[in-house]
Parts: sequence; structure tokens; C-alpha cells
Amino acid sequence: MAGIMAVATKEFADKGLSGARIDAIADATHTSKRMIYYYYGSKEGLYLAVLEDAYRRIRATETELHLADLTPQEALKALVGFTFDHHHSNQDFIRLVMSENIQRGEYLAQSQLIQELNASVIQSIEDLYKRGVKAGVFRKGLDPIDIHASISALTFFNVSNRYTFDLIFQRDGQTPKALAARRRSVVDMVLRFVSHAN
Amino acid sequence: MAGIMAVATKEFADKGLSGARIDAIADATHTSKRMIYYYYGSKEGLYLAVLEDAYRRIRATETELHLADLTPQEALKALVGFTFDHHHSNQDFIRLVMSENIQRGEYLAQSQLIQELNASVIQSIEDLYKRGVKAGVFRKGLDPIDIHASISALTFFNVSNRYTFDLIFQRDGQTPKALAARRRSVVDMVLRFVSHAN
DNA sequence: TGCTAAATGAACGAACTGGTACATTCATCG
DNA sequence: CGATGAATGTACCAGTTCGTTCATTTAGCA
Repeated sequence: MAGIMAVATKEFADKGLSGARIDAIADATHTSKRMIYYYYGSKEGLYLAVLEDAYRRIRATETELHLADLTPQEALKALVGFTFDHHHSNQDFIRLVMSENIQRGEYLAQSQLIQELNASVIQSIEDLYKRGVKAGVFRKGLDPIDIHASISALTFFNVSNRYTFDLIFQRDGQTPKALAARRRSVVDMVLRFVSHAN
Repeated sequence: MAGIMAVATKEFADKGLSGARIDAIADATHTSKRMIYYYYGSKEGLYLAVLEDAYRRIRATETELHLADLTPQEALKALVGFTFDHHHSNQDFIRLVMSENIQRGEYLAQSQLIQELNASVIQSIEDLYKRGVKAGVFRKGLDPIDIHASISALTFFNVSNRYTFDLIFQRDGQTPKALAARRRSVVDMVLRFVSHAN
């Protein structure tokens, strides 16, 4: 069963919901197709299980960060950098989210897990941002969700669109050097955004 | 034939390559499946034609902007704002690009159109950026492709990930109000990024 | 041991799906 | 007009794919 999830995650991340093949998953597992239907009922059921599991795992590692110990600027730098690295090393998750957005979120909408996902990330950013405002290092009037949207956008895109982007600009954005430069730029961009212009 | 492309674009944008059905496209057209194969040879052939056509159309409208007439700041604001609006009103294109990234860019890589796509956008940004540096309003040492990556990320994500994002944060980011706020934030973020901190 | 429920194996079926065979019509031009 | 090639309609096929049927085994427990 643990095997099924791992294999199915790879297959769905690789091909998307409609591109994935139940038989391919079954063949790559030590169990059989019969078992997949026994436990998950349908292709969609398995997909949803995979999606939920991926979100759960991501959320679990997100809490590892200890932002309260750092100054607001350092904490924000750490958060953005961490998110950048995290997305980079969890490409399966990124691809599942892309796939889910192609399905217009209809499977995530069916999940009751969604409610839980909300709170934590935004809470971290909000705390951190308020701390920065109070300390006089961040400017006032910003929306934590908006900040989060920008962080997500900058870090997600780097993974999600790397194929078309690199193809169009005839470069390899995945070398350690290119990756490090991009990381610096993203962190810098977010920091400048919340900081005072003075 | 024009009909086939329009219908196929919708179908592929809607369902992705593997989710799209040739029969569905044929049924929605005034022609037949026979004709699709007559003109495009295969499902992949049609997909590639759709993809290229979408990129071509996007590039065509991109040149409508007259950035040279504006001050560097105003020009950058216009470029970012335009890109934001443009992506918003070309969701089919966005979805095709997402789909293509799920396929790891293998179809775009087959296209000889790619070379042409490169130049123009980057050239606009580079000109504009250099102008700003010379005028002393933009800071030195930035990479035009990196700037473009950030603009793309911020504007693309807003469309591509709207389903999962809105679902997780239980909001509707597509209202005119939310959209306008996000637009302002994105434009602001890019401007702050290239401007002097002083 | 004997009983019950969970777990499993193998083969199969029905619907779907990309693609084609074959015959036919249409249009253009010398 | 006649001919040549482009355009098209209909039906069909072969391979795929999700899901199931039926029979069997395993494991826990009274």
C-alpha cells in the first residue's frame, strides 16, 4: 500500500491525471491492479489520495522552520529561500499541483483536507510581517496573502515552467550557478518589496 | 481549417494533450475527424500546430506596446501591467503552456518557431532597463532575463494556479477588485526591485 | 480447530480512442 | 469538356484502458 502511493505519485506527477495509466502503476508495484481498486476504488480515488498525501507531506516539512528566533528580515529571507529550495526538491508536488490546476481544482475541492492547509503558512507570514512593521523595518499596509502569493509565484514558476522558459531562452536554468543566482534574486525581490523605500 | 484550430485550442487548453479527444474536436467542428488527419496527420501534429499558433498570437500582440515613448519607470510599469492583463485574458495560452511543461517541453522543442520567440521580449526589457540605468533611476548589475523571469512568474502564477490558491485560502482572487489589487502589487514589486534603494 | 473477514490472483469485458480504408465529390485549369 | 489532384463522408478496425467477476488464500480470533 505504501508502495502503491509512491508509485502512483510518480506516475500522476509524471503524466497528469489523464495521462497516467492504472496498469502502469500496477506493473511498477509489487501488488496488482486488483489491489488498487480494492483500496482506492477508482483511478480518481487514487489520484485524490495521492494529491492529499502530497499536500500533507509538504505541510509537515513547512513547520520545520523556526522563524521566531530570527530578526524579521532574516526570518523572511529564510522563509523565501526555504520555499525556493523546497519547491526545487519537490518537483513531484509541483507537477501534481499543476495537474490539479489543469483540472480546475475539482479534486482538491472534494477533499476535506483543504481547511487544514490554510492557516499555518499565512500565520507565519503574518506574524513575521507584523513583527517587522513593529520593528520599523517593514512598511505598513501590506496583505500577508498578497506577500505569500508573490513568494509562491516566484518560487513555483521556477520549477513549473522551467522547460518552456529554458527552451525559449536557450539556456539551462538548472545548473547550480543559475539556480543560486535566481534564488538570490527572488529573496532579494521579496525583501525589497516589504522594506521601506527610504 | 480555421475552425479546427479554434476548437482544438479550446480542447487542448481545457484538458491537456492526453485529456483531449480527437473525436470531441471533430464533433465540435463543422468538418470531420477525417479532415483533422488529412491536414494535421496526428493528434500530436494538431497539438503542435495549436501550440505554435498560440505562441505566435501572443508574440504578435506583445509588439503592440510602445515603450520607447515613455520614461523608464513608466515603460516598465506599462510592460508589467500589460503582461498581467494579457495573461489574464489569454488563459487558453497559459493552460497550453502548463500542459507543455507537464510534457517537459517535448513538443515545443520540436518546433523551429522557438528561435523567433526569444529575441523580442528580452530586447524590450534590456533596452528599457539600460535606459533606466543611464538615467540613474534603475540600479546597475541586473540581468534582463532574470527580470523577465520575475515578471513572468508573478503574472503567470496568478492565472495558472488560481484554482488551488483560491481553494486553499478560501477566497476569490478573480473579482475585479482582487485582480486590481494584485495587479498593483505585482507592478509595484517589479518597480521596487529595479529601483535604487536609497 | 473452525469461522469470518480481509487480501489477493488471473483473466476477462465493454467502452473508448487514435487512426485508416475506400469510395466519392469538388474544383481548377488546359 | 476532361482530367487531375485536393477535399470529404462513412464506416470500420485494432489496440488500449478502466474496471469487474469469480474463485482462492491468508490471517486473526473465539
